[in-house]
Amino acid sequence: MSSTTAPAASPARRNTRQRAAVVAALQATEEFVSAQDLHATMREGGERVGLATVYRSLQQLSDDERVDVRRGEDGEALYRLCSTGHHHHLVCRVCGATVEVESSAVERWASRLAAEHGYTDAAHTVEVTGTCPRCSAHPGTA
Amino acid sequence: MSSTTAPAASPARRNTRQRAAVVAALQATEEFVSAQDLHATMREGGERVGLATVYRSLQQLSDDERVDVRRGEDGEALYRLCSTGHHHHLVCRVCGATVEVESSAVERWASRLAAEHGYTDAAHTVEVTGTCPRCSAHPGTA
DNA sequence: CTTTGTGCAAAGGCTTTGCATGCTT
DNA sequence: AAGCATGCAAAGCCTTTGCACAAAG
Repeated sequence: MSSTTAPAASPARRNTRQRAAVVAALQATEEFVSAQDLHATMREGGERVGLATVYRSLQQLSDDERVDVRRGEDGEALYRLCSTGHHHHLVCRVCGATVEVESSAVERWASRLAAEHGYTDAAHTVEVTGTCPRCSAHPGTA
Repeated sequence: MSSTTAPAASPARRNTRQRAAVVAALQATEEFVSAQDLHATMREGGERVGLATVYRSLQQLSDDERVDVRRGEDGEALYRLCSTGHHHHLVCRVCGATVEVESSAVERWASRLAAEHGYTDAAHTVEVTGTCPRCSAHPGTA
């Protein structure tokens, strides 16, 4: 992670049971997960994988732009397989439920804003948080 | 987060040389700084302050909504004094220069979006990144 | 005087890394 | 066979916390 939009040069990635398992576990999850949670889940599911390997796999997937990475409030890294296309999230601050959102309006706003200030290669991060219907209906019932 | 949220109840905060120094150090900085950097800078400037105190002060300032907090790529917390009002940032991905931005359009979009999905107490985070004019003009000259 | 703030150092949580071994190619 | 990938454990970082002492109100 450093300069412009990663050229994504994936040099010789090998096929291993573990990496496949990581991807499988990610596919089984709809929401963002932390590396630790993913690892725990995999183990509970009977997978024999080391935590370090999970981290290394996620790192690579990230380098290859196959997963979205975002940071939780506490700075913890959260991962999720990239769905196709660009989108943002509406996240419930109580239970973490996320809704994917697309909005060409925001896209346009962002690039226009960047352009107005002379910024090039604009990219953006948008996250809307709130309390989802279920959580505001049943306070305390996570 | 800062829209509708945060009651910001600051219970009896005392005036100490250290906290004043933290605020002063923040005022002397225009960009976002990490707690560690801020601490280092203060020490170099002759201030006698403990790292823990810097963290605690920033924590309080954050609770009182007097500083903006954002997470760097690596999850490190970065702080900067709030300018008044709600705003977002246009950040140069090369040199880190930030431009504060206000846009009622985005505000409205966010709350409408949340409402449409039944989410309440909506708040949002928006960050646009790009390469600033200076950096795209002088590549390599940070 | 009572309560909050400070310092230091230890502890905690997430993530990365060194090294020997195992598996993919 | 040659080399990346894996596991485990140790180390690294940022941040928080326990405790005794100093300072604020």
